[in-house]
Amino acid sequence: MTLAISKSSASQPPVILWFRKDLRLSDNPALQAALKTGQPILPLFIFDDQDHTIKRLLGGASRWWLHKSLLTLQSQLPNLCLRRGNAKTILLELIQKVGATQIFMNRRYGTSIDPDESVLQEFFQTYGIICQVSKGNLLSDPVTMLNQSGKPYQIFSSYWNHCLKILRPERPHPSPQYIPTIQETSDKLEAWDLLPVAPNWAAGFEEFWTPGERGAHERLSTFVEENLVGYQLQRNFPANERTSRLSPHLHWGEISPNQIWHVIRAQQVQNPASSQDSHTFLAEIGWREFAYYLAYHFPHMSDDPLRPQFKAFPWRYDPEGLKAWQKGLTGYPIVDAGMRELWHTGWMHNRVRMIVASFLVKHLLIPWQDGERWFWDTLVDADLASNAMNWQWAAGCGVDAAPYFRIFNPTLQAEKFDPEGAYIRLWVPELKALPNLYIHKPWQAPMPILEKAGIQIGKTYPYPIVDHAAARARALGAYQQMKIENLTYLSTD
DNA sequence: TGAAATGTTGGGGCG
DNA sequence: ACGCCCCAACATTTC
Repeated sequence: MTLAISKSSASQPPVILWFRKDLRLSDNPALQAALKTGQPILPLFIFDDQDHTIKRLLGGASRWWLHKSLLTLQSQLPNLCLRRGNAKTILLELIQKVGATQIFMNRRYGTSIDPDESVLQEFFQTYGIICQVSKGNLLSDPVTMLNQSGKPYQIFSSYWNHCLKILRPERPHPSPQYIPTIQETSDKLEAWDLLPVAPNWAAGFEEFWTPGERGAHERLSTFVEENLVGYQLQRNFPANERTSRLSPHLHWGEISPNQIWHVIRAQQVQNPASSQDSHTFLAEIGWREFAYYLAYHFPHMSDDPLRPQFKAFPWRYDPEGLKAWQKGLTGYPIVDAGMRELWHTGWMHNRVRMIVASFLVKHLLIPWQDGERWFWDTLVDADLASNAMNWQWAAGCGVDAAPYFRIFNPTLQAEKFDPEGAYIRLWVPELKALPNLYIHKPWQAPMPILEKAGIQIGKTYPYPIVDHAAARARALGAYQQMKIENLTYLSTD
């Protein structure tokens, strides 16, 4: 039987299925389209870490995830061909070698690592090769979604309300029963050196993550069964671990937003009590859509502030402050806990991301781009569009962003969202023995209490690197200065 | 998806 | 009993 298939396959030219940010077999429109040809498929993944004209090389944590995810995809598709180098060159070489007639892929909007699809389509057309581009990684189409004056939406709520009104996501495709593939020489995954060595900072990642399609769906089921009811409220408490943690799976397309949409919608019908929670959760999927939408309409979002006034913002150059923030040694327990969770797990709870981001840009006045780059390198869910949008949100220079004068008080935020200090004690164990009253502000603890808890401020745990009130005043001053410079610029222009 | 400063109000202590 | 003041508690404004 298998022999018969391979024989009949051999008589037909193959097509190439190019996996990129869609490392899944279910609900994969490019795969469906490739199957429809009836021709054998060469499944391909290209790792391009040489091309310096592309936007951004993969960060460290992303490389770890990619390695693990490709391993699982390879176990599903043993003929998955791995190649390293320039995408166009490799595709062209393979087309000529195996006599492929078409290339299938899913569109990736926004700032991307691979070359733009339309460029590829034009390029391969000159060789008589059809590039079929399917829509599979977003629910909405950034190109056509415009507001009433024909411009891109700049406010999330109006954008998402419009999406909710017009979106009718199709029922997701199940995994195909059988995929006729052909074998082609493949790199050894290990040869790509995607995993860190000396130091192996990803040593702890495995206990938190199961990259791959199956892991993604298990995560979704667990979330829906255990954490969807009460999500709206509970998601804010980092110690509760009640967020979905789907972000890295979504980033690599191990699960599609379409699949998530349908599971959550079904839940909404089945369990009306969770309706508001479902709505809130889907809005998070909406933020991801919005990020890609903005990245499409504002391609410089990852580098430049969306509000041009912020080009005049007096950021500080402070490598030591940046280092203290990166290492989780700022002296503010909630900030340090978040930064250490990030380092140990490749992920950080969303509420805490907002707090640490606010701290970097407002308390330290360090450019948001520095924070964005650190997240890019250390997050397993590092996503250029989401990362840039959210950092601009935190810095106050994005569209629909928090106004600059909204400055999180890290102590108050911690008291509000980690009242028992459980999150702090997990990630900043040197403060473990402090009573709740001081767990978020150890510098205020009386000496006997510190001694009893075995803490020496300045030795076993740092003094706050900035005083909150002073830092707040300084940030507001910087904002004023920016406004003045913009006025001056305008008047002399 | 703020926090701090400032304003207002009303209950209760107290001379 | 009355007016005065204090200050939570809440509301509004400002950053």
